[in-house]
Amino acid sequence: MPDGTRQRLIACAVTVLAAEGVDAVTIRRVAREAGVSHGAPLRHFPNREALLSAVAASGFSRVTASIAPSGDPVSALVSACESYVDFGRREPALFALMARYPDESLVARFRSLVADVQATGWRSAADPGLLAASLWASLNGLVLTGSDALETTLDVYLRETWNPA
Amino acid sequence: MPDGTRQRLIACAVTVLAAEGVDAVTIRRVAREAGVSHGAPLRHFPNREALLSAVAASGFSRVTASIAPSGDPVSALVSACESYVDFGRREPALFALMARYPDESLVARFRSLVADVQATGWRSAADPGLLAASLWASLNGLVLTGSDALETTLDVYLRETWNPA
DNA sequence: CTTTTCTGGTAGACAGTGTCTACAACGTGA
DNA sequence: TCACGTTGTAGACACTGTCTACCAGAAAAG
Repeated sequence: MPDGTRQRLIACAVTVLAAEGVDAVTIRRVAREAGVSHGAPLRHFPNREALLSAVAASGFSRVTASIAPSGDPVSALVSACESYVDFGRREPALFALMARYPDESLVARFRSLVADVQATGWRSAADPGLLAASLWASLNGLVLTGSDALETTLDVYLRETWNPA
Repeated sequence: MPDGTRQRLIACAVTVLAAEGVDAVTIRRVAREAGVSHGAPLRHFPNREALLSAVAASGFSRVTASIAPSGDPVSALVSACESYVDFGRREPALFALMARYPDESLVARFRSLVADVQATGWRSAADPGLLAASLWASLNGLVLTGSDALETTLDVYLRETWNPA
């Protein structure tokens, strides 16, 4: 770890974000939390947006690590969806921030999972990119709209959309 | 209209929101735009949140007015979805703000549209509330994730989910 | 070993913000 | 006439993002 302060700033930002929401994640607040002067964070992030973006990126790496491989393509896709939504349920503020700074590689991962399902002879022959975009949007919408019965609603969505009738 | 200033403040806020994003919608900026002193808006809104909430409410009333009745339940639902998504495509910043201050009556409207479709002998017998929640989340997600092929993706979603295979 | 340069930290300043308070103008009902 | 509630203003305070000048120490060049 060649740069401990930067990591510490991100960690403090994540803590503040989870506890008090994104509006509380200010440069000066994070600096105070990390025990450095109010100008120190600007040595590591050119502005507040960059700090928030780094926080979002740290969230994406956690999510990416949490989606486990699975043999059957359909159950792999379903399990990835559940992991993603479950992460959002546990860290709603971080999730909302991540939605503002999308991670293209995670989207690509879902796209390939969708393609795998289609390759097994799926009922729909729609463009896999569009199908994946629709899935991605639905997953994000489920978490962002803060449904109270999140898991059940996800279940309904997956059953209605991704299982043969 | 017994309170012209309040309406004018909201209108200015909507303009600034569309032009420069939600971060530019500050109390003082809106006051300047409306030609009143920096403290005047606080006579009409107890704080910035209340101002933003009023802006969101004005957006919801526009959306509600824009969804037209239609004879056939399925086409009524599809057309409502298209109106909602189209509004979001044209006013993304306002749409994102509205997502932060949900309007329960519009959700109820969609719920009733879904129930109407189910009443005509729909393939799915899932709980209409959950089905509507899933639809609502997907529509919001489609706009909020800023898909570049928004209309096409909506089309794919509607075809895959709301039409018999 | 000396000197220069780069990195990462500090402190101060400035404009802009939300929100509070004191104050003033003004229409309305007693 | 007068008291009062409504709506506006102006000033203040704490806080923010960001810029600048400064400074210490490591590293690199001589």
